[in-house]
Amino acid sequence: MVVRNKATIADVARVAGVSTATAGRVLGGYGYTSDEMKDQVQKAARQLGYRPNALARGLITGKTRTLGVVAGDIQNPFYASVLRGISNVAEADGFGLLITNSDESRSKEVQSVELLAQKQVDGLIVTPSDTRKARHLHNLLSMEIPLVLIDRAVAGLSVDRVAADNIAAGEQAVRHLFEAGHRRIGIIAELVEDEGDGLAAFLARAASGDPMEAEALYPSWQRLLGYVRAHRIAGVAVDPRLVFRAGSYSAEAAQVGVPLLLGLSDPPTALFTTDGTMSEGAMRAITALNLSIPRDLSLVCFDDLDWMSFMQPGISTMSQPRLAMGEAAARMLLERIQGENCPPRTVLLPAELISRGSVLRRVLDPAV
Amino acid sequence: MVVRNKATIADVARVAGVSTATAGRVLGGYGYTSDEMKDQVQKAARQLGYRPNALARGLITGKTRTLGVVAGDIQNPFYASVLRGISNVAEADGFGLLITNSDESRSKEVQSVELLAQKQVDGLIVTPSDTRKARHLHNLLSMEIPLVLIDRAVAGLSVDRVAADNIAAGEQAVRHLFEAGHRRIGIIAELVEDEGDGLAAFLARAASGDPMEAEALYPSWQRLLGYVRAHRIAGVAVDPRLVFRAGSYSAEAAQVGVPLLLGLSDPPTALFTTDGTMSEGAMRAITALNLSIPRDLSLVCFDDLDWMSFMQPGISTMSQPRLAMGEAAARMLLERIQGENCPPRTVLLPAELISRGSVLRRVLDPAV
DNA sequence: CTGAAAGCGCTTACAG
DNA sequence: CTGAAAGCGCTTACAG
Repeated sequence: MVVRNKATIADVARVAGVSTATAGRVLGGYGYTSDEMKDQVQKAARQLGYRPNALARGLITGKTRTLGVVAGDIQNPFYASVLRGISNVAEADGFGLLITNSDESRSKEVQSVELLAQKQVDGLIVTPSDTRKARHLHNLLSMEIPLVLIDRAVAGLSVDRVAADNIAAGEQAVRHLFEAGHRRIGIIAELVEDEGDGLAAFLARAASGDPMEAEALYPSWQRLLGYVRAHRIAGVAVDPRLVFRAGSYSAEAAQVGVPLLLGLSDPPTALFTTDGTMSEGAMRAITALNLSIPRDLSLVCFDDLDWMSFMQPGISTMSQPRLAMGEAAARMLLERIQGENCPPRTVLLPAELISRGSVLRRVLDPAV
Repeated sequence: MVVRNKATIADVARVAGVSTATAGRVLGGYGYTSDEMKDQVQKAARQLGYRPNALARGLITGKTRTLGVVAGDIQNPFYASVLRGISNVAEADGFGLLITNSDESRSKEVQSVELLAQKQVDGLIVTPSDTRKARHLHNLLSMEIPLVLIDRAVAGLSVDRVAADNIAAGEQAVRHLFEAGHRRIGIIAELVEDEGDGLAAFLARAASGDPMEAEALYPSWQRLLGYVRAHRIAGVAVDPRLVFRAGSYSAEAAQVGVPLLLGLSDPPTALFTTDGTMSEGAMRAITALNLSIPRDLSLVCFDDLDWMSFMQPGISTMSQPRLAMGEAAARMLLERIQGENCPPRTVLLPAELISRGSVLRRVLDPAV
């Protein structure tokens, strides 16, 4: 049972006194075999400690039962949860998971995709780092390797994807603040990439009600769009000075935004932070400034990170279903691998407002 | 360049007008070839969009350049960081990473190891869920598949491993509290598995200075051991009622410990929580009870989770080098794969005390 | 239902 | 330096 050198089907066949074809049939679970043969072969296999070689099987069947994932950074709670979701459904179907990090860099992503393709994964789940240039992803399609996108879309790449409904989420977060009586609401957003003609132009177009091509926007831009829409609904003009663009994806970059916004001559009474990392940065600044929430500042964050529920007071936030996003993506990918042939699907999962204690109800000044 | 059907070495050879052996030699980077041949073959390969099939290569070389990892739960920040560390070094060496979750269940771990072995990983990194029964891991050794353990050791399994120095860490955390003048220090620990004859016996043996077999203890028991040692050093007897055993690995289980300890007739003035999850549970309880830290209760946690640095006040904690643990494990595994043959190594990485604002300095009652 | 033979896409001795 | 041939460990038609 405990055997040093790995036994092959040929070894098992020899011991069982049958052909390799027959041994393969019972061990591989394909074709027909008599019960008698089955017993013999299984006994021999057990005796030799036979373990199928997935490489050989994959080489001949053209299927590896392995999924490839290109995540931004496993260490980030967003990706960690998404990965767990993917893992849950992959595992249930006996699929393995080959995981890489792109660190949101296009070149690392290209490298990852190449590695995974060489390892012959049956399909790929990617959070694309560039929503424009994605030849490596188009290549995948032309090689008929199924692909599912998470979190971001790629312009012109028509494939299955799952994301949070970011526009609606941004709108709901800010509407919540308006309903509590806030009128000057700051937003701290990543907004790394340029969308068109810069931030000012984007705000102007969005405020004018221009039905923009919002599908392929980066999530932070979509959430900003929701922020603008909530303003339109509330009949309040967007003040561009209240929009803080971190410009890089880090808590440190977000952190500097808080004092900047609060230093305005007419400072905001509330803040909306557009993702987990931005929220963390803002929180650091709030702690450093010794501000009391919600007395000095109201706050709605994004992503339900563990600390938000046990801060004092609890932090209200838009919770996106990270686990479910991963699960949905994996399920769609598995369907494609099994031959599903319908047109590309876009699954937008709603984020949920979790209302805790970080929003102050303001009595509106009747003069305003 | 963009090609529908995947080209093989045979295709490239045909186009280049050479033998498959020659094509293989230049594409695979082994053996000698003239520059002339090289050019021809590379041109043909580019033209056909040739991509090596790692399956075929792996089948023949017996090496897949893939590492397998069995983690407890990718979603847990501890594992997420460890995985990132592993990923960093694997990636630098061009290795792929096959990742599974065990959820700390032995049967899922056995299943994961089997899957990874079938996929012919070159080596495995495992956080064993059972430090006693590990036949599946012994099997790996007898098949000469390199194995590195993280966080936990397995009794009788002599392989490379890396972990935090948990005993020293526990001791330092509690000594820190003693030095601040605390005498009654509660501890909230997982302590899921039984170590020998139960908690009481363990405490008695530890307090007597018995040089225990501490190597194969679960981390939470080791940290408890450090707690006891700090008491011996301080000359304070351990009160078993101050030891809260969560008994399951969840924040909820830890959460019930805080009111229990504080409800004692002679309650603790300080708490030591022995890992990230226990810390989170304790924090939830502290928030629920509306306690002010450190006025009502002092606190030293374990693992430097992001929220600990921006709570108000900051939470003092023992920070274990999670990333470095993953990196060290991956490096050792790679060495073994490359043939390193030295005796099994144990790498104990020190945890670092990060002192923030959660410990109150107490003036000692001169009567005591 | 079973077996002999071919083949998946590579690499590896072995001649030349 | 190059090529013909064998083989890694399986599965898949094809006969019987």
